[in-house]
Amino acid sequence: MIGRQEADSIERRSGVSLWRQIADRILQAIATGDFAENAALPPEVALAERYGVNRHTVRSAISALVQEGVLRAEQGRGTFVLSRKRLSYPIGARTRFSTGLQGQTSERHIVLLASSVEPASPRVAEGLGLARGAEVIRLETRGEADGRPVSRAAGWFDARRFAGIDKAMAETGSITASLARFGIDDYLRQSTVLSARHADAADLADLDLQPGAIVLVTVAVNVTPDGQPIQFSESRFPAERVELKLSAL
Amino acid sequence: MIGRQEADSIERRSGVSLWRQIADRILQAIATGDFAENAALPPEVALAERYGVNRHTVRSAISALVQEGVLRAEQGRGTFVLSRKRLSYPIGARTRFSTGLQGQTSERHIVLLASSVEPASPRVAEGLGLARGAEVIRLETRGEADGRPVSRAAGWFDARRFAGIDKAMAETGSITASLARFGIDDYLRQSTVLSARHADAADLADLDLQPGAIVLVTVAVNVTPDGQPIQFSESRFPAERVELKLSAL
DNA sequence: TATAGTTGTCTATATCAATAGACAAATTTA
DNA sequence: TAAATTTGTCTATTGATATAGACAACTATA
Repeated sequence: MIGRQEADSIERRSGVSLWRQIADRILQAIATGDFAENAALPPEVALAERYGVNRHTVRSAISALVQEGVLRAEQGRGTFVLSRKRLSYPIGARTRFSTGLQGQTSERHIVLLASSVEPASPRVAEGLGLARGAEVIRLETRGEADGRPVSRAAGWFDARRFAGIDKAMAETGSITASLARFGIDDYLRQSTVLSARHADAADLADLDLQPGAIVLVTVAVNVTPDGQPIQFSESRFPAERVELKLSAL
Repeated sequence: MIGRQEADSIERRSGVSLWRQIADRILQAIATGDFAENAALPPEVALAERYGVNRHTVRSAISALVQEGVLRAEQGRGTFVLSRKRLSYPIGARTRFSTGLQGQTSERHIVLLASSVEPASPRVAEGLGLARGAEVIRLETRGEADGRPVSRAAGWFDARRFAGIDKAMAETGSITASLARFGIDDYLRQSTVLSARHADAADLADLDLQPGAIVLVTVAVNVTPDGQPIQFSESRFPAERVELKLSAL
C-alpha cells in the first residue's frame, strides 16, 4: 500500500456553505449505499464529529434534506432515509423519454412548458445545419416521472420543415409522435455532449429543486437514419434525482 | 409565442454564495461562447446589473476566476477572458485517455497517485463479478493535459488475476499498456453511469480546483471482447474544465 | 420507572457574505 | 490635455453562516 487518505472533510470559505456541502455528502452517501434506505442516519453528534463541524451545522443540512423529502426526522428516535434511489436515465442512439424509464416508474410524461419561433443562435444553426439566423421553433418541455420533475429540455427544430410542431407536441405530449406527423418514423442521436453546473433560477422553478442543486446538462443532435439533422436539444437533469446510463449510441 | 422568460438571475439563501454562483455563470458563458476568448468581459457595473447584485459581489466572483487563471483583470482597461475552452473528453466503447484528447492538447499523461490491495466493496464486487470481499487492487490515478489535471480516477482489478498491475502502471503510465502485460490486447467499455456533485476535499487537492467546484462522475466497467469484466472504475472530471462527448459505445 | 440516547429549541457570539458609497489609479478616447 | 471609462481600495452596515452551550421533549430500553 503506497498510502493515501480519503479525506472526508469539508471546505471552508469556499462560497459553498458547510451545511450545503454536508447535505451533498449525505445525498451521495445515500446514493452509494453508505447510508441505507429506510435506515436511521448516524445521530447528529456523530455526523458533526465525522464532518468536523458543529452539531447545528449538521442540523441545517438535515433540515434542508427533510425539506427536499430525502430524510424524515423523528424526535427521540432518529433521522431516517426515505427511499431515494436515483432514476437511471438511459442515453443511447435511440433514447426516448418514456421507454427509457419503463420499469423504474409507474407513470411518466412530458409537459410542454412553452414554445416560440426565433432566429437560430450560432450553435443551434450549426447543430441543425441551418444558416445562422434562420427561423427555428423552440419547444420547452419538462419530463415527469411519478409526479416528480426529472428533466427540463429545450428542443429546436427547423421552422420551415416543422411548422406546427408546437401544436403537435401540445396535443400528443410526445416528441416521437410529433415528429411522426412530419413523416419522421425513426431518428437517431448523432452526438451528445455532457456537462454539469449549478441550477439557475429557471431550473429551480421548473425542476422543483432547492437552491444550490446541481444539474447535469446534455446537448444533443438528433438525425434521421440517413444523417439529416432534425432536432437540436439542451436537456437538464437534477443530479440528485437522476443519473445517466450510457448505452449503445 | 406562448411566452416564458429566461431568468438570468441568482438564488439567495441557497447555501451557495452569490459570488460563486456568478463565477459559475461567467464560466458557463465563456464555455458557450457568450463571452468570447481574449475579449473583454462586460464592465463590473454592467455585470452587477445583469445579475442583480452589488458590484463588489461581482468583483468577488471575478477575483476567484482570476485566481483560477480563467480571467485577467487590468486596471483602467477591463477584464479579459484567457483561453478557456473546455476539453472535450470522449466516452465510447474504446475510450482511452491519450488517444481521446489528441489534437486538443499538446501533452497528456497519467500519474499514479496511490495503489492498495483491499477487499471488494459490494458495488466493486458486483461490477467485476467477484465474491463480495474478494481481494482487489485499487489504482488511484490522475490524468493531466498540458500540465492541468483533467481527471481523477480509481480503478479496481481482480487481485488474483492482475497481481502486480500497480507496478506495471507505475512503470508504463498507461492502463492499456499495463493490461497488455497480462495478455489483455483489447478491452471495451461495457457500461457507464454518469452523475455530478460538488467536489470533495480530495478532489480539490488532486484536481487543483477551487472549493465549490462541480465534478462529473462516471462509474464504468471495462470488459474483454468476450464480455469478461476486468476493470471497475470511478472517474471524476472537473466540470469547469472538461465536458464529456459521447461517441459510439 | 428510571435512564440513556436522540431530536428540537433557545441564547449568545464570531466570522463570512453582501450591500452601499466614495474616491483613487490606470487607460482610452475625444 | 481633459473627460470618460474602467478597475482597485477603503470604510461602514446588515444579514446569513457557523460555533458554543444549555436544556427541553420525545423514544426506547434496561
